[in-house]
Amino acid sequence: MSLLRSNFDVNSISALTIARLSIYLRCVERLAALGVETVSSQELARRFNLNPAQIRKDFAYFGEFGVRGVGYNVVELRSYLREILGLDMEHRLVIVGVGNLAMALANYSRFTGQSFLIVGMLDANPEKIGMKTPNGLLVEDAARLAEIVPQRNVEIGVITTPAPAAQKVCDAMVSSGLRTILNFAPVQVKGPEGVLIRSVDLRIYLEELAFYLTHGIPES
Amino acid sequence: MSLLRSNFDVNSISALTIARLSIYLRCVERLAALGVETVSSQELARRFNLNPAQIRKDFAYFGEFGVRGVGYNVVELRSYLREILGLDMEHRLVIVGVGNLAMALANYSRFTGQSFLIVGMLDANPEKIGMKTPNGLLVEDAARLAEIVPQRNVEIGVITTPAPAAQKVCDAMVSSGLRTILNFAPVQVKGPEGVLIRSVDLRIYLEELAFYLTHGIPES
DNA sequence: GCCTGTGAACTCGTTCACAGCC
DNA sequence: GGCTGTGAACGAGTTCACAGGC
Repeated sequence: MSLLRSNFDVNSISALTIARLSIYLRCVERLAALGVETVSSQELARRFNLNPAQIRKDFAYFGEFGVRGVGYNVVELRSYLREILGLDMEHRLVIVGVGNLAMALANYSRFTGQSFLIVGMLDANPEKIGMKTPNGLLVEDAARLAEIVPQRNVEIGVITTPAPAAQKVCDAMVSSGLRTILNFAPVQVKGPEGVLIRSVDLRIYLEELAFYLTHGIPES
Repeated sequence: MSLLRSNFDVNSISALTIARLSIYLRCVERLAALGVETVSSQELARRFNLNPAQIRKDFAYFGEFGVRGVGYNVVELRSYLREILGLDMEHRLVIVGVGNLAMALANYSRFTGQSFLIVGMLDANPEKIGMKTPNGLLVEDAARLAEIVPQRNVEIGVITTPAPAAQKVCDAMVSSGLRTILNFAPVQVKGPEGVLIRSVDLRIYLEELAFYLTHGIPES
């Protein structure tokens, strides 16, 4: 008998665990596509080089999904992971700052399955407003953010503006009611308590590589 | 007297420290642009919400950059950080998989200053080969990777192909001599010991946000 | 026998607190 | 007095190792 726990404490679960659940989901999706029916934490770890104990610990926060002596049912596990991650619902997002990165994300979103839907592409540049993006959305005026967010039930704001505009856009997102923001501008944007901001800073990745190029790559 | 240590052990320094050095550099660059001459770890921490003790500890791996009772000289610190991160040299990179994301990176690279230079945009699709990108590079055949890497002194490989092609491209990069790889395809690519692979997986970020949307945002 | 679920041990990373120096 | 540089204390995160159940 497997069981999904619903009364866990969000504060006691590390963001690292959540990130790994997303990785596990991807692995399990591949196994499902291969027709694998059952998988043990050991097998999962071996295939995707992860740690079996960590997999079990991560799962344990959310329930008991496995069968002792056997392992996990792949299809069942996939649906548990989706449910835990909130992927059984549709999440609507707006992108502010229509450049190449925004276009890349718009195309990329097909890969995210049914869970994420881009419902707005906004920009402050009058020359861009009114343009049609390849994914069939019209570029709208960024000034209309506060009106669009509640109207279209937007939950996630994505910042793809140049660095100088990022903090202002973030503030506008927060005051329009958004509580989860994904920032791609290469600055540390701040928001009030209760707002979750994740930044993806490509400079950090490149500079880390430059460091290891200069000083040598560490063992394993 | 300030002093840059050169004989530190790469294996004893966490990747988290390196990532923070990159953040510190950005902060210090902003202070330099503002004309600030001296900054203490406390002031740096306050402005960019960091931890002062952590800043000092991170610096301490690489030398003694500060003056007791005073703080750090901003311009000096900037140049130390650049040197530590290996940004005082040019690093050449090739991008394999010419889509919107590749275009975004090509434009973005202007922001990374003089340290990174894209010297090749490759793709396997015959329809794309020969096209000119907005940054003035010709799209070349991905099959020519092994020839291009040594010829143009490429150090970093960037994978922006769709997921199914990523592992093959990674293997080709490794056998062409690349030792540092930045992967944007939404799969976990593997390489042999001695090769550093960093993956930027947008799905993980989005799914993390979906989790917190569903279960509530943790207290600070 | 085999594998999960989990307390206990350990490792790694962060923060504290203060000696040493300007 | 103020701030750096750093050992020591603490806390978070990972891995071990085994009891419990198929």
